[in-house]
Amino acid sequence: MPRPREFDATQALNQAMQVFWSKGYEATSLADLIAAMKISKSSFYDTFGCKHDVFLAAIEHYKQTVTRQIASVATLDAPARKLIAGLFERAASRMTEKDGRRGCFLNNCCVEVALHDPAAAKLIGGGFGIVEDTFLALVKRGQAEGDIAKDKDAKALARYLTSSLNGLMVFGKANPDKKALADVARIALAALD
Amino acid sequence: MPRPREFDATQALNQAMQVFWSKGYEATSLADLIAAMKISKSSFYDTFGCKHDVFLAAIEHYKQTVTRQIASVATLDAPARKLIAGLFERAASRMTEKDGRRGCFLNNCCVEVALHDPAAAKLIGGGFGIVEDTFLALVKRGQAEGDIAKDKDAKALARYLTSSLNGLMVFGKANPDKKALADVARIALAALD
DNA sequence: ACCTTTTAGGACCAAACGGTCCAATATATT
DNA sequence: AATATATTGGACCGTTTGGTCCTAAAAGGT
Repeated sequence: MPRPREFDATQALNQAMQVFWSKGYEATSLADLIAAMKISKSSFYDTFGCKHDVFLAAIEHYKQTVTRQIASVATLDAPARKLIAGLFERAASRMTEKDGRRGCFLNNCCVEVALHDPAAAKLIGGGFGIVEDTFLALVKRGQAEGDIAKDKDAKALARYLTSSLNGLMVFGKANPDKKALADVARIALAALD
Repeated sequence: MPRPREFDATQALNQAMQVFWSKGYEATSLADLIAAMKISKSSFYDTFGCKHDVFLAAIEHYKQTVTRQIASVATLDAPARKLIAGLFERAASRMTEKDGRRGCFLNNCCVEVALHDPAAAKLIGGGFGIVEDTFLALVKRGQAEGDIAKDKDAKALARYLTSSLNGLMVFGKANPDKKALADVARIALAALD
């Protein structure tokens, strides 16, 4: 039986991403994927290619959704420094929720496969780049608005914020404690003073 | 043929740890392990138990060597703030070296398995605890020595440093750039002012 | 009603997986 | 030299892995 005409490849890809996100690349089997995507094994290979292809597509999909969504925060009409703080606070609070504990998909992929999977590493690097660029735009705006120290190197700050956000999520996985994470976020943001 | 009497179980465990460290848990096969440990499959099961047992032992071994080694830094006779900076700088420079790019074993394990492997999660949490305690001792000493702001919560700072060090290593995996990592380390350490 | 296209299901594959078991053998003890 | 101990390599196990292929059938277009 053919796929119903309202079949949405993007949604299937999203489901695949969820599985990779929750279980990691190696721990995800084809059976897991086709179950989550609700397509047959044959359709899987016809439409999406092999497991690794789908993995790369999932990373790309993450960039096009979650990462871009973070990027869109930079366009909101609020003090840039508040927006940055909001990103950190939300990440911290997510790490104490059931579904949020898996952290950032890019972060997870980076740790698990970046060293042995050049194609994935390239996509991951690009994703981090988007986050860094978002922070860079926000930092510059914050400096113009007077909320962030103007004498500091905006690019270096953007890198620092990207790194800190990743650190927060790794730390949160080992230590899902609201207060501890709030402490970490607060101190990390103090770097903007 | 029996194992030569100078067989060192600790060294074999160390080899196993190296493999898990480089490849991750799921991507490491039994064949990988027995090759690295230079023992037969039978001896592997006789002496060490199953793959998962060895994994847990490898984490414990890491705690007893690398993590304790970091802890020993706290006892060195130098300004505490300098010692903290040294830890960050060494981590940053390691991420640009070939062998160093795999980062911190605890960090990697935390990201890959902590959510689905409670036994491992417990060991990993303990490992992070050692690092945090090390930083805590150093921060307190630094405050006494006058190099670290005394009005800041030492425990919160210790958490922050632990988190930042993890962030640095994830960031370094995606972005093994000496200058970028030096920037991140420098700004992270400014939190002590 | 017909035909083409698209999908599903499942048979099938070789290889690798983690793990068990045992006979053979090399050392250490006596 | 005989014996007990420790370790080996490899046969073997069932299961799962990622992946291919073919047939049957359901939907869409005509």
